[in-house]
Amino acid sequence: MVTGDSNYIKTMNRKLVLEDIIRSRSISRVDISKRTGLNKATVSSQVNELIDQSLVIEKPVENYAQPGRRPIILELDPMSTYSIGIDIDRSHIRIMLINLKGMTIYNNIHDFDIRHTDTLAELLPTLLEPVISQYNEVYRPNQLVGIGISLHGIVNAELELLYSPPQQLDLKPLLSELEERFEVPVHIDNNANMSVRAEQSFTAYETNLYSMTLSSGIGLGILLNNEVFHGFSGYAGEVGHMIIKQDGIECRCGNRGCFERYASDEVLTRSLADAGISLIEFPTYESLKADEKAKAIFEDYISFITVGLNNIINVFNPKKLVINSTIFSKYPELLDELKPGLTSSFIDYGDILISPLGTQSSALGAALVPLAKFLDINHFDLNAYHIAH
Amino acid sequence: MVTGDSNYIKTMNRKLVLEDIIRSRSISRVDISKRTGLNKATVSSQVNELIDQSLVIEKPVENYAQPGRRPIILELDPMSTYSIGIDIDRSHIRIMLINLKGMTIYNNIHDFDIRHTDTLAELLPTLLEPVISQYNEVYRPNQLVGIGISLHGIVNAELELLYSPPQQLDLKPLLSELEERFEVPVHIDNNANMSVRAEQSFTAYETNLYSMTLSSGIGLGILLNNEVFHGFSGYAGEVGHMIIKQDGIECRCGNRGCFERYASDEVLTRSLADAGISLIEFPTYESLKADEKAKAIFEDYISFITVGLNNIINVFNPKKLVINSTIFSKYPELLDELKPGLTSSFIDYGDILISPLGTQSSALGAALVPLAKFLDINHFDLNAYHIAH
DNA sequence: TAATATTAGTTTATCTAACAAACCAAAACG
DNA sequence: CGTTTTGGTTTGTTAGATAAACTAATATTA
Repeated sequence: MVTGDSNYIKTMNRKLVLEDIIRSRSISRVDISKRTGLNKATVSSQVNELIDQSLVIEKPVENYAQPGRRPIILELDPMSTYSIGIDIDRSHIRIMLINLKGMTIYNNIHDFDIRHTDTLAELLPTLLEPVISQYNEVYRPNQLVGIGISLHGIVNAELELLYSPPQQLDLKPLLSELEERFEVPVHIDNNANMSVRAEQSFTAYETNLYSMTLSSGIGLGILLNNEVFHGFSGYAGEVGHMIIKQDGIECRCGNRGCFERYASDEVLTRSLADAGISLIEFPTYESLKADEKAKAIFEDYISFITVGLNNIINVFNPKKLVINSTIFSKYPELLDELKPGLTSSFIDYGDILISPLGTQSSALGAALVPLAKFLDINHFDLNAYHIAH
Repeated sequence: MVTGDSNYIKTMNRKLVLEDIIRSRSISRVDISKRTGLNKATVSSQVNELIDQSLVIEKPVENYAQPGRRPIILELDPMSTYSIGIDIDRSHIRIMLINLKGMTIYNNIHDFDIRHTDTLAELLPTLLEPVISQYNEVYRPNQLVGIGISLHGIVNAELELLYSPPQQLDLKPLLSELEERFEVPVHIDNNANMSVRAEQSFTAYETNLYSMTLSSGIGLGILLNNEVFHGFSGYAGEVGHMIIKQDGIECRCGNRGCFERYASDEVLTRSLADAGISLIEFPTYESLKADEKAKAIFEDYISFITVGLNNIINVFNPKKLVINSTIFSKYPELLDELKPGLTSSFIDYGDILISPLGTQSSALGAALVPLAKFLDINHFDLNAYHIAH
């Protein structure tokens, strides 16, 4: 059992200090003391350890008009370490590298067929090897802190991937292959769960945050108390299989009327194709609404999305919820169409946002996991950096 | 901001010790040390403070066959304090008193009409006065630690009760009246939220637990990390207004197809009445199934409950979920009828239980809140006591 | 320009609570 | 009746936070 001793409070206060430096981007020792409530001496000793560990660097401040000794500005050292995030969707593998400040330093896509998932333990090292050896030279030698992998499917408690039940894949060989080859920890999770971490860090910092990903299926990443909520065996947030229409359309999961049979991008794309419509014809939402057939299809789509969102909001009463969808990114006006449907007297929410991260969110989130583990922090508020770059 | 210092670890370890004494029912200092990992000396000093505070008493152990000095058994002192829980439903007020060990020492029901909710600030003190003065004599003087009140409706962030929107009631006068009169803290929450606390303490101890209450409406009490999850403004868990049938029956909330329009006890009772059936005729589930009309109504009911449960399980992937319903208590076989419908390949759960606490759960949960606050502990595992009594 | 005010950060002494190890207490056993 | 065994206390040490005193550095001002 975790007990309280001097070591515990040391670690706890280290987290407070480091998290505050990350959140503030640039901050002096005294300001950390004021903001956290920790004594100046405590902050100093913690900061000096962080500097010894090469995580934080000191910078002189210029153009400082106040009287008194000038503060020494503290920042994360972006050249100290980097992390890798990999997103494997049904047709691509995206590999991203980010530095300690969360800035993307490499971002590349490879073609891949999801049906060959069992070849990943061979393929991934080949793709990673040149990238890692290149960046290990730029950064201090061997400063890769870990690899995060985002997978489209449920990662259950036994580390099996259920990508299209009953198909399943044992992920342990992939993990050990990568861990042995690159001598770093490898973390694996579902894409919706990886995404919500990225949304917290880059889009909207909230202790509790929800991110609904609409792609082939529909997943909800749930962040509670700065931690991804997995449920007891990894199945939490599979909202694509929430029933919104009893006795509705049959679904591969065995039930009828599942949310994703009505509101996934796949279903929308098929409806449009059946009507002989391609979205390339409609650069704006206005142009789309001018087309009667397209308008009707989108009205249906919105009505289904609204039902699903209503249910999610009903359960979680979210302060903020992020929608990650190529359709919503293309036509942000959809959000305004949808909101009037979310006015039941038993639901309430703060704000619904469209993700600015798009298809990169799950790889970004995957890259954040090893960084957070390495720094030993709970939350990772990089919004300040993101705005700046 | 909460920082780590000596006071913090003291409180933290106090919680560990006290929680372990509660969970174990009877335990020696050495065993606490072994189970928590705390040093023997630390446990001794913490325990001695708990004894000074009259929360814990020492008992000699008898019939101890081992060699060596006999352990001193530590237990909660049931005569040290008591707590009051009040449940206000649409037609009754239940008042319960429990002692430090969670044992019920008073349990009474008064008639009450929900339409007179605004008179509560006058009525409740009159009902409580004689009970409190009686028990203050039995216990050490003035050892009431607080009052918890369970209300059927949403308690929002502004401490307003939304019992049948748009009807709402400002709860602040009720709170201050009771706090001034009895000089103890008063805690207010929704009945589903109060219930899930009771289920954790008495039915099934889990760090994350879910309790679905089927009465006039349908509510889900959500316990995450030993804390009731309220969402950002108190609306979390209002699953009665989850849409399970798009364009379904109209609901008072403004939407159509809400779960509670199909699966609440109220709806079931009406369907039965319309068919000229009374459940008194059917003492057993077998007898009910022999009646064609009743059987058909219950098959419908089960199918709706299954859809709602499917969605809840889908989102939370619960280890344990408790159903609190008079119908399920009367016909526990309903659970077996329902489970085959919860087999989608995207959901998984540990166990679904029928609450043994019945209509007392929300008052019990309400009484637990002041106790937990008073003892300053996070969880309250009284299952051991409950089995014993 | 030198004294003063002001702010940043460090040093020093103190304190709290956990811990390890030595110790005392009390029982069974042979 | 000593030995063994286990429960619980006492003692000395340690880590880390804190308050307060101190040093450092810079703008202001007389």
